[in-house]
Amino acid sequence: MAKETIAGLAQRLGISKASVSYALNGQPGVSELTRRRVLDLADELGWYPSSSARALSRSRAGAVGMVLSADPLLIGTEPYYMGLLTGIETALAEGDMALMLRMVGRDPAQERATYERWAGERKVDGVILFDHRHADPRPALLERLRLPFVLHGAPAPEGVAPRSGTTTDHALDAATIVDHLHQAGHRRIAHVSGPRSFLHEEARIRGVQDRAGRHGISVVQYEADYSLDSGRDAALALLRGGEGISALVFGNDLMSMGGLLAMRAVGLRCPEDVALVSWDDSLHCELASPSVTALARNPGMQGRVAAELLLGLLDTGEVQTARMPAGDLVARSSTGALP
Amino acid sequence: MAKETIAGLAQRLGISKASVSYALNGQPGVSELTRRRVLDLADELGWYPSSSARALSRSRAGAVGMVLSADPLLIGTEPYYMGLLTGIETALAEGDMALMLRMVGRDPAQERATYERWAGERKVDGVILFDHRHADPRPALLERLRLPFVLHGAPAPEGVAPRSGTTTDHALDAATIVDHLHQAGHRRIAHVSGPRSFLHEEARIRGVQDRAGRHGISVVQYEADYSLDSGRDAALALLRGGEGISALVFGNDLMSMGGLLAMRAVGLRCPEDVALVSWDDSLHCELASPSVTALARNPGMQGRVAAELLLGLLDTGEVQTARMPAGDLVARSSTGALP
DNA sequence: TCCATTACCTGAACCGGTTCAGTAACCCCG
DNA sequence: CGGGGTTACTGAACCGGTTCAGGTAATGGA
Repeated sequence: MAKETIAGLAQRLGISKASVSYALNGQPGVSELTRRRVLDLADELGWYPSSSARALSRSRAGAVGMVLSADPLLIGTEPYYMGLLTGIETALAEGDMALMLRMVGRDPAQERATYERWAGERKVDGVILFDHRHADPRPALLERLRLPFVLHGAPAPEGVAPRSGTTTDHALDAATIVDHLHQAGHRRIAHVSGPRSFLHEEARIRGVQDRAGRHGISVVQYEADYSLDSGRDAALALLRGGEGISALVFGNDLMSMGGLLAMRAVGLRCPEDVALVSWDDSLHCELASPSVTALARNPGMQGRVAAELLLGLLDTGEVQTARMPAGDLVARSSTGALP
Repeated sequence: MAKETIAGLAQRLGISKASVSYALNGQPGVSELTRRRVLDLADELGWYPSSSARALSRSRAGAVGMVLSADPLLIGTEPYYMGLLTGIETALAEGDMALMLRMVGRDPAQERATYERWAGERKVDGVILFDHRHADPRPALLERLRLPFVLHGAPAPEGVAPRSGTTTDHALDAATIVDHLHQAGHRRIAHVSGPRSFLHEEARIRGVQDRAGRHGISVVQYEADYSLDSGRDAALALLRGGEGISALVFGNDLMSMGGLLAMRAVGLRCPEDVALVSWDDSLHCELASPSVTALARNPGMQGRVAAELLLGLLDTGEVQTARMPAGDLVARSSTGALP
């Protein structure tokens, strides 16, 4: 079983390399009979065309890259990423694209270096970006490098050249959460967000502020960093402040868990003393006691859509955006929704 | 900035392609001066050699593949995988190898097809395997495909041709857990394992049995499937059985959480009525109430070692095995270790 | 002084596909 | 029956690197 090549197949069948290639790729130029013979032989031999040879002659890598640039610790514990990844990979596989994964720390230079290398080596055909920041250097970098990309989960851009990507209506999600708290009778709440440098956090903050204002609810904004500890610290600061806050909204599930720990530490009961909502659902929310009311966002589906947008962009060059459906509020004990 | 090639560089410098190639790859055959000029120019242009061209002529893909074949749901919630992945990726990146990720369901045919394709297309130079099963078809398949691989986390094989991989002394870990429960005074315990088709579960079961026997502790073995629900069902069955079990050992953190839910459901307190140990640490164990005593295994480091073994295998063809350090028992409330 | 090394460099073949331009055979139709 | 069009196929160039087999020129030893 010496490694076969397309020349080998051609020789066995007594036809030219070109015909084999056409037959394999479903292109015109060969008769149905020849095509069948080629496909059957390839099948019989268990032969696949060399991906690097193909990549070289097609000038297409057949792979999509993704850089995870969060803290390793956060990546491993944040179920949202894994869900996203699963969705992305599934969609890519269906489009016959491989997923190349790279993990770097919070160091932007490394992420930048990775893109430069990927582009220079033509190792990936495109990349998926998320956690869009204010004045994010990545889109400009990628455009300079001519590396196609989609932007996942950013708020809909205003007055900017359109880019491929998924957009989320964070104001709508904010309204869902605030309305839920309003119905439960809360008049003063705190919103513990992730870093404000993220566009989506900015949008969420505005959304919460707006909706709360409409209900006559006052909001204390607090900036944290998505980690468990930062959530705990935030809760401690807010609840000790004696500001009469009766509900906390956390930007992700980890911080929500931190919030629960803080409440336990200072002897406040949930939901009786302070209610809690997580802006991301996960097993943590389900398992915590009390279980935590959360906005479920279906990361798997979002990843799938993002990947499909990228495939479309690579295939046809068509720039499109997809609006993600609104999150579903899963009411649990932490807002008194369940006994 | 039309895309540069090695021929372009050569022309600019007035030398041959061959010289440029030698200079770039640190090979003899060029003077130091020429080498510097080449490297400087490449740097200045931000040029990198095309990975597919390189892969084609070197017959080496420059990538390592990994198939995650668990339930999507389980993958996303099982922190062990993510930790492993992070470690693997980090080590691979240091060795200038890319990580190709593929997620398939529990369908073995898909995993098999992925390997066949990867091997045929020469898309990856090697793969990392884990969750070794009894009569696992994968090693034989990969050997037939001539695709190098390392086996992660299996028990040390007996009387089999040695293969590259990491081995874990599950008996030792079992002893750590059983000893801990023995010290706490338990005389009758249950061990809820993952599927027995996994070699490591078999080894764990034997390990628990042996060590318990030495202490005069009796063990009820129960086979589950790593899912939250299966953990819950196991606990319900075992605790309702009225067999006088005073401690439960679960094969992973998810099942442990299921166990806690079950105890809550039937009104048993932990650790007063039944103690609990998880054979895998994670944030879940830390956050649960009560917090769960767990055997921490440092998946990140394990992934790193596995990847390094594979790099060594690809580089020098050297088959080696690395024994993983014993797990650390993190004592928490679920065994009464903390107030 | 002369021959054998050695250091540096080059042309060309090669890796395994894709694709273009060209050819031969065939078909249809006026 | 002849000419335009289609179909099936082929040889060769090409993608962008690596590597081998030489070819000079400089160095060193006898």
